[in-house]
Amino acid sequence: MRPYTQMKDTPLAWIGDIPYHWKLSKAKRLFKIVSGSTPSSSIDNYWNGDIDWITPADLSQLGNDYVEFSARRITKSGLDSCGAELVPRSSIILSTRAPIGSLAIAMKSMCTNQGCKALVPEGGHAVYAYYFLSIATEQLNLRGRGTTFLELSTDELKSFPFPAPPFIEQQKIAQFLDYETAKIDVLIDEQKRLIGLLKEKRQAVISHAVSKGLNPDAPMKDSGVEWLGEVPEHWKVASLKAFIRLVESGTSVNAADTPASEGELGVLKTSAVYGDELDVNQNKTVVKEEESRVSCQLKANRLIVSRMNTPELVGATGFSLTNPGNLFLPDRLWQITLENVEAQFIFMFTLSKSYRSQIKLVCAGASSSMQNIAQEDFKNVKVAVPPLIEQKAIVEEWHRFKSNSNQLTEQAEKAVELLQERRSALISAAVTGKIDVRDWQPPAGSDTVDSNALVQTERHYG
DNA sequence: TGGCCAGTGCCTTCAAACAC
DNA sequence: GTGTTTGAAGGCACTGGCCA
Repeated sequence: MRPYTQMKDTPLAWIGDIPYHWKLSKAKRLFKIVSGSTPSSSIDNYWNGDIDWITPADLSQLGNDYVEFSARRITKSGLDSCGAELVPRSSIILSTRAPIGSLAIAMKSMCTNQGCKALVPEGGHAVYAYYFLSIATEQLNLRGRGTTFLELSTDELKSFPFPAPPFIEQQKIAQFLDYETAKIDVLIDEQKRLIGLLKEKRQAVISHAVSKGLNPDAPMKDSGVEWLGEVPEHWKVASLKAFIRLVESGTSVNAADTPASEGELGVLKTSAVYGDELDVNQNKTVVKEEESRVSCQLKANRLIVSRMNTPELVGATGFSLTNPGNLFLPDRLWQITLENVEAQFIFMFTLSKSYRSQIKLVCAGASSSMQNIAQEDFKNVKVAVPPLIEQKAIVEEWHRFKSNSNQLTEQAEKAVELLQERRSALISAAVTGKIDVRDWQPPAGSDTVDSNALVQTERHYG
């Protein structure tokens, strides 16, 4: 897009120059600012009514630019009791507290709690303002106050600067950005879907490889274990204990919550085993006085298992390929030395669905959020194993697949990052007048955009 | 090894303090 | 008196220190 021919200075570096015919206005000149409130939680008939009551959590959970429903609703008497105000459709709902900056356009009349404020259009174009605020999150946060958490006061929001083109131009910018960002959003969604599919594929490939092997024509037999299903006829079903030579565990020591540098000792955090690779950067530096207490050094070619965590994470594993030399285990992680088996085949098995199903059955604990596995139960987990040569082939195939998968995932993540940067840059350029879109027309055959914000939101809703 | 419990981070809720 | 701001209190989901 071409630039405007005549520009003028603004005192705000983050907005920069604006077109000569634009004004640098304030939010209160374009919108009525409405604060929210909360009815008393102890009075039942204030709740479960038919009025949507938006909180910052509702906004941050949205996957789109529009809000229609809240997690909790209030009644008319609840609304009256706390003095909250209903705002009309097309108002912008902005979270102004913990966190500042999540926003969406209201799809219908609704109210908010005190963590949000609504901007009701009074001369400003809702969709244009939505795009402007979406690139102004950093500036909104800079104006927040408070020590426990930041809050943007009503006065700060009222005086928040707004580049204000003529209304018809705000409408054109909104129309242009709707069209262009929709195209970018499609590309971002495709890349995110690809990342999700790659993750699913990794899980499926592992589960298949450790239960069916590489030969699709191999004759199968019933494993006799519900969670393993059918396995190749020549595979053996055994308990993990058949392959465990040694289980070691570390010691709980005082440590600073920063990774150990060269010359320092570190203890692994339980979060080191959350991915499908051991993340040795997830460690804490052992304080000098405690260095003599560390007891179990991380060695190469060992299976690392979390013996205690939430139900989803208990039994999570990692595999140490190298010996970093200065890292030790805490009391929550086991270091398992395997024998008579390709160790990485067993690691692959612990990433499969059948392993997780078995762990789910044996984990226990007084607290539902903190579950343990007993060593004996872990050792009794059933696994199907092919001959050693086939184990090695499966592991090699897995490494080849993982390398390709990692490469594709990295490319897709990079693409998402670049597309998001491009989206922000385009919005920023359009709402601060760096590109002139007045003559832009939607390509023939594309959706036409109606001229007022209310109809615009309905178009999106449809 | 298993469990208790304090700490942490991120939030929501709510009422006292404050400003107008 | 009313509306706004502030921060304490608490919920939730972990995380980790410590001890029987």
